[in-house]
Amino acid sequence: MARVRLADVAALAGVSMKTVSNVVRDYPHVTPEMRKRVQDAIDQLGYRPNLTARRLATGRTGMIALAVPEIDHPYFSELSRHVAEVALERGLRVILEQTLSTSEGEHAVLRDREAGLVDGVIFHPVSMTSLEISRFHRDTPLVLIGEAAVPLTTDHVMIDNVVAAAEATRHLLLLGRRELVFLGAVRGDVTVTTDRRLEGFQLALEEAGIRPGADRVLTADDFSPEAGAAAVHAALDAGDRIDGIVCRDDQFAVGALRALHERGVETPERIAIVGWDDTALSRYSFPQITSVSPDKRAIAEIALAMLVERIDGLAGPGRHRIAPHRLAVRDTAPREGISALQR
Amino acid sequence: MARVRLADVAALAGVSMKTVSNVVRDYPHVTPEMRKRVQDAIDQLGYRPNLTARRLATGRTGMIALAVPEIDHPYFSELSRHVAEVALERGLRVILEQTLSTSEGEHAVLRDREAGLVDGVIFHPVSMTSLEISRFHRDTPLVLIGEAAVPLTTDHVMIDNVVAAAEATRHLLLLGRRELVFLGAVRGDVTVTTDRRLEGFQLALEEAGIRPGADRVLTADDFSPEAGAAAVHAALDAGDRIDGIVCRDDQFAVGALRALHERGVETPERIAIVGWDDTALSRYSFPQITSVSPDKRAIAEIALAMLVERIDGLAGPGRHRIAPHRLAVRDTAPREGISALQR
DNA sequence: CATCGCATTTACAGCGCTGTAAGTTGTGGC
DNA sequence: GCCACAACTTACAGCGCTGTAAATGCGATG
Repeated sequence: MARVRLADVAALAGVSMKTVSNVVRDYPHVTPEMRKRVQDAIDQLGYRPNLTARRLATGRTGMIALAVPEIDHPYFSELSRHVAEVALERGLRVILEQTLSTSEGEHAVLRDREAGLVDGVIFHPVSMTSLEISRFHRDTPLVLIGEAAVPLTTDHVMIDNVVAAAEATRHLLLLGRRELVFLGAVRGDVTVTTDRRLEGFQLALEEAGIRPGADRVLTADDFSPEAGAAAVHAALDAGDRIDGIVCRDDQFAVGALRALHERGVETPERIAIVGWDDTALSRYSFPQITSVSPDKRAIAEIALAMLVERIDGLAGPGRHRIAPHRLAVRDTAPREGISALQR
Repeated sequence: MARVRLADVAALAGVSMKTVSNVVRDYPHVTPEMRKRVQDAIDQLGYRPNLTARRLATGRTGMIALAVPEIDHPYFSELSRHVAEVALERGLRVILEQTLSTSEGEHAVLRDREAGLVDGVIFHPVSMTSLEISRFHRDTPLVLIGEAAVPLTTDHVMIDNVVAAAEATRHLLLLGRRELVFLGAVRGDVTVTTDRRLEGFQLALEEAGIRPGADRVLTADDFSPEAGAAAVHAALDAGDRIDGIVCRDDQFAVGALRALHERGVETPERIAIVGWDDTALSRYSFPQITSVSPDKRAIAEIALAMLVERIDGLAGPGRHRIAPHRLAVRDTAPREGISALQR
């Protein structure tokens, strides 16, 4: 089946290819009757423009890549949805790239742009350093999200992790909790995300006159709920006094919840929990988990807006934007003060 | 930065463009020294082929679209991950399309949206009928997943929903449960997915000599856990005897679990639950939910394999493949018989 | 030593569309 | 009634790469 081409339409309508192109692209200076004549020919032939050819001619692909560690991680899948929707509004297509948090995967992402596959990239790096990114990046439109790498030369969006963590911690303090722990550090984790959140945790505690010791940070073997649960069990076994847990993400919150349930410790009565990311995990768990909620829509919108500006040729140093966040208050750390129980 | 082109490399290496092209594409009949000379020029210039131009010349885009209702639904995000990974193995890129289950979204996927953009589409329809799909599906290779629409003319993968539902039901019967209900039908839902699962549910019950009445099907207002929970509450309020619930998906299972917890009914001791899709929701809930587990990897592999064959020009009627499934046995319906309690 | 056959390399015409600059018309002013 | 000017439309050269067919080089053969 030979596809219908622009030239075929032009021949049928008895006009030049360029006029047909103008009609297709809604170029303003086309007389109504001409537009109708061409449109009729298009309809009659069922013509669809070949986007690949258009791209070669314009140099624009109309596509952006969204590169995340894992698409099926709830935070990233929810973010992807917003990016896809915002992109659609702007007439852009989204290519999905999974880096699996590997260095090779992340390098491959930046190379794609060089291949002219996409006009720009929204990238949530994990393992690449700022230096590596800025070296690769050069002048291809790129917007980073997350906290991992923040080269000064590159646009970047994130929420204020320190502030958000402090707010989450203060929320527990307001509930009367004093024996708080942070879950958790992860063995072998080199990213700064945990550091920022830990920083906010510490800040809020010190404000409240509490000087947290190293034993207030629970360490897990990996990022799974199981590892989180194990860390909580270990702390409880060691006799640590705990009445509130600030988790670095919802997976750990789920793990903490499970561990507490397994030991018959009520949540939030005995130990309150705050998660992070406000993903389906926290909304669908039982009890539902109070969670730091990054405004994913805003992140998507800001990232895309900056990316489009770069694609349109904006030069200059990297811009660093802070997206809003809030605390999604649910069962595991409700708003009304359920004060800590005496043991 | 003027991009380096094939011609630049050719000039530097002192060969023709085509030879450079052959090196880039790993064409076998190139002498080692020639390959080296060209490769050196490529490295020196930092040349990257322009994929758009390649596409225009070859007629292949090397991209496929994956069109699902919602990317952030756990089932689809997990499926997407597999599709992305399998596609990567085959050197294909994946474009993400969200239909949001709307008719317009679904039509757009098959129509001009993808004109010349992708080599093929993997599509999970919800609202389009078989007829509509077969009418639209013309020139772009297409593979359908899910149960919604199954035109005879189009390739298709799904799991055997009737068999899987019967197995899930039998699992509960083997646990000694007899008072089973199906959660649930959804008001206004026109898809056949629920029907197939309900069919398997009924089949297994009849095998066991139980003739299920209409009151054994709980109806929810929508697909949310909240609606599922409400349906369970309503049934319990109505005094229905229930010792096991087969859910049409994990969201309903989460809802059922929540409702039972709210009423202080133990799971699985008093009422056992089986979910469907084996998503993060069932793995991360507490207690963990036993769930029908479609082999998502297999679905991705089969769909992609069929799609690639179509892209390579295979003609002929639609092929219909059944992907494997299993029952992921977890806490809410364990393997060992915890027999139903007398009330 | 000239010739043949094979493997490798080259030249060049597109792939389908758009940007540019150069027409072609039609209108209004003087 | 003629000319300048605006408003449309056209012709054509690429965008960067690859497929095809033809040309080249080279060792082997008689």
